[in-house]
Amino acid sequence: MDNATIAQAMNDIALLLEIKGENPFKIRSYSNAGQTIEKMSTPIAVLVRENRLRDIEGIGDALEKKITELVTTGELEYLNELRGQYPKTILDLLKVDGLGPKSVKALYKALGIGSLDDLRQACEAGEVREVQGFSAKREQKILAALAFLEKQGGKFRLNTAWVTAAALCAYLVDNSPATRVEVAGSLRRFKETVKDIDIIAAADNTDEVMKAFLGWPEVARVVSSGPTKSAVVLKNGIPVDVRVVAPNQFPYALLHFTGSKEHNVVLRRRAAEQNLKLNEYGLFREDDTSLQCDNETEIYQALGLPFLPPELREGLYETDLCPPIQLVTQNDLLGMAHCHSTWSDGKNSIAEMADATRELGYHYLVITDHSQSSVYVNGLTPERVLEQHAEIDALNESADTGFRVLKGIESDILADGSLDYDSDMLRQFAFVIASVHSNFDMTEAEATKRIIRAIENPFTSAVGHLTGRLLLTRAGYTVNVDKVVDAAVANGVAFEINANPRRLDMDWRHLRRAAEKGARFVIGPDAHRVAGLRNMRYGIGIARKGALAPEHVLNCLGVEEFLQWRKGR
DNA sequence: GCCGTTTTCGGCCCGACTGTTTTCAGTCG
Repeated sequence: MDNATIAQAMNDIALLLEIKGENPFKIRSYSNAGQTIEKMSTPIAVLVRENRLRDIEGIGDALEKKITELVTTGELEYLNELRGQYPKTILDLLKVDGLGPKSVKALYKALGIGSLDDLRQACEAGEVREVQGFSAKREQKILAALAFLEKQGGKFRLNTAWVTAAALCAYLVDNSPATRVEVAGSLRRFKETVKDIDIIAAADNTDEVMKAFLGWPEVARVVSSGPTKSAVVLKNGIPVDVRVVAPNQFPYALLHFTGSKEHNVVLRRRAAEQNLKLNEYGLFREDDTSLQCDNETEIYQALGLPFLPPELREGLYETDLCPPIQLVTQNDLLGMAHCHSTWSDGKNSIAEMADATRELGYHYLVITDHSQSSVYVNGLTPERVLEQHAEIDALNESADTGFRVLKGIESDILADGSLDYDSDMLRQFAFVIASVHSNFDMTEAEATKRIIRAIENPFTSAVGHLTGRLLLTRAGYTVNVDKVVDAAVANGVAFEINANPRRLDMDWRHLRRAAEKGARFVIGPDAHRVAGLRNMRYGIGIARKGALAPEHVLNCLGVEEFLQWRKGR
């Protein structure tokens, strides 16, 4: 039994106990255990075998017994019993924004609502408003939240899909005669969410590749299977298509299945203008003889076009970017921005974050813990800021490698648009990321005004996660992006591209236009632990998708220029 | 349910907003 399954069981127990109305601290114990196990690299099954479960912080007597039972028997009586008390789908209701465990319980008791469908029908019938604690207004809010959920339904975050796709590619390389295996589709284009994974493989013996794919242990259900194309749904719910082609067809298949549809239309039209025909098998002359290209670049060349990186193939830039810009790459990034430490709600010390950042090849780290208003995440009081600065000074003095830790802060933007410290305090930071973390319920005009006021604060360096969205979960507030960008350009304030795969905010769709207006960006992993530093790859992907070059991205600057840029404020 | 420990039980990140149960529970971050 893998860690994900065990973690899921712990998390389900926590949620069911919440609906039951159990002791909140007991609930937290289960939920903490779930989160810990989810992130562990050591298989829990091994720890069970070696009798070492208790070594894990947060696992005591009771959890040790339950996890052992789950791992050894494959079942957990306690969980089964909890599940038996409610409909199978009741936990889905907790995904509805604004519905917590108490509301779910009330709706279940009063109306027997146990699924999203039940909930929608009851709202539409006007039954929900009659339940104690609900109202017509709240009913409308629930319907809106349901609509949002439905729209996002069946989609997966970029990181989930990438990790899964990488595992599958590695498996096929190791266990089939495929000579090339690559990710295609919207995942290759770095869309922030995807509905499936597309994989293209090249092999002379396609049957063997298909056999290997269908035999992958992560496959839950085969939807369709044939000699060149098979579709499955994985145990984690993600649908996967694999296509296998002859090696000489590979670049065409990769291009075709990377898409987007709009991009392919542009390419095929271009081919037609030259009396050529482009499809997933090749580029053909009128007499059906084919032009052989060995890679995508050669196909673009044959069409008289510059190579367009996959991230840009959305039907937006096909004619605009000529000559093509040099997109930002991982190698261009010198600074790690927007990181938390144990001073607020991070899990690693500043020194640990710094070591990890340096090992990843960066030259400096901007520590931006939470500000004082964010009490729930241990935000820094002015006194603690000074203590933290002393620690950073000491770290920088003891470091002999030239690596630097910079004193930043993620300051809350308060409801009126002011920042969370006075000027004397703000002056002491090398970088101030101003973010909204409260009062999300704003009209567009209010949100825009609030953020512009923060931008006009002379100590603001960048606006953090512009819309506050959580992908697949929460839409975030609406902002007039044009007005905010204009204000930021006028005041020399940058925008964060939050690289946390749950956010990827600001949205890539706005980046190019903002850059053309003169906006600058900082890619921030929003890391709360060392592992979170790896989020940078998603932020870089999004920056590329927004057609940004290194000159648009502040943390491509060396440390002195980075500091200088801020002083120019 | 876990932890630390004064080895038996109290503490466990806190505050703001929302809507309406008009005094606070529920939700969110």
